[in-house]
Amino acid sequence: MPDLSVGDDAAAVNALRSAVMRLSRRLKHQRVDESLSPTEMSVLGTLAGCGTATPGELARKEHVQPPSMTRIVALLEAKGLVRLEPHPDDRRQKVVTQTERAESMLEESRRRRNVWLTELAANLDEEEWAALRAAAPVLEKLAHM
Amino acid sequence: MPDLSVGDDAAAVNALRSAVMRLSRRLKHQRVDESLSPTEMSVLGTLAGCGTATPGELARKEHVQPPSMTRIVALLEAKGLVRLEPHPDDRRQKVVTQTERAESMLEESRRRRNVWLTELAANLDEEEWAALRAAAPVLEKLAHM
DNA sequence: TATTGTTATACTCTATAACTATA
DNA sequence: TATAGTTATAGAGTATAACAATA
Repeated sequence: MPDLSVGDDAAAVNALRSAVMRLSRRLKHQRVDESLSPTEMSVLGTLAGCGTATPGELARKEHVQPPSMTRIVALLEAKGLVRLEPHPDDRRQKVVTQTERAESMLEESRRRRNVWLTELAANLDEEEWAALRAAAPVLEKLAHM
Repeated sequence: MPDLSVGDDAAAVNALRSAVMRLSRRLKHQRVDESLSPTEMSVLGTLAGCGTATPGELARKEHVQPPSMTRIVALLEAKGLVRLEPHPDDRRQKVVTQTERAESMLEESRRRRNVWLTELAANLDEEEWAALRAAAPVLEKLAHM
């Protein structure tokens, strides 16, 4: 448990928040796939991890309201990246599944990300990279708390 | 220099991007000051760091287009948090300065952030905190690259 | 009565294009 | 002619409220 009385932690959170907001704005523009918004991309990433999910589950995971997820899923379906099927047990719910097209798109996108990655690599040293790798899961955890 | 041939780095960037986007959405909601958007907050933070700046400088630092910064600065001025003065050398430019009110607001906000901080502290161990502290400046650097 | 998902609508933030004024 | 900032306008993404279907 960290020392709460220290102002340094508050300063660190402050810096972190500012950096995350600025970087998210940056990422929004540097998106590798022109046709997909960051959240759509994130939903596909989540689906790739957990296989299938209901719209409600996705909304909770992405910290988005249900109506927003309805729209996002509809857009992904229109692009042929997910399939919507009836839920086996509960007829209110639906099951969202990744299509094969989404998989190949994710792979292509991963390939293209390496270009951006190469540019970054020129400006970060190994220690900085290590810091990012170590922080990624913690940021993920924060996002879910 | 990191090893570019390793797919692990691509996976790390992937995870990082996803986490940053999700967390930014989270922060947008958990904002400590209801009346201030994340970017407005970030501008005040920047001003607190560099003293004064022109709208153009702020736009570049925040990765926002000039018209957007015009609006943001106008909102901050309406809230009495910044002052707009003519540039001493160039009559096209303006100088944005923090007001005393902004300073006390930032202090109050810092105080309130500690509440959120305390909640976080209960769920992160010291190692995780260290990871975040180490990553914050790197994220900041990425945002500026 | 509670829950899942949808529809309709409005809001916030940002961008682009066109304009004004200084340099 | 180029630059700093502004105005006007449009678009993307998300939220809230009200609703339908099912549990």
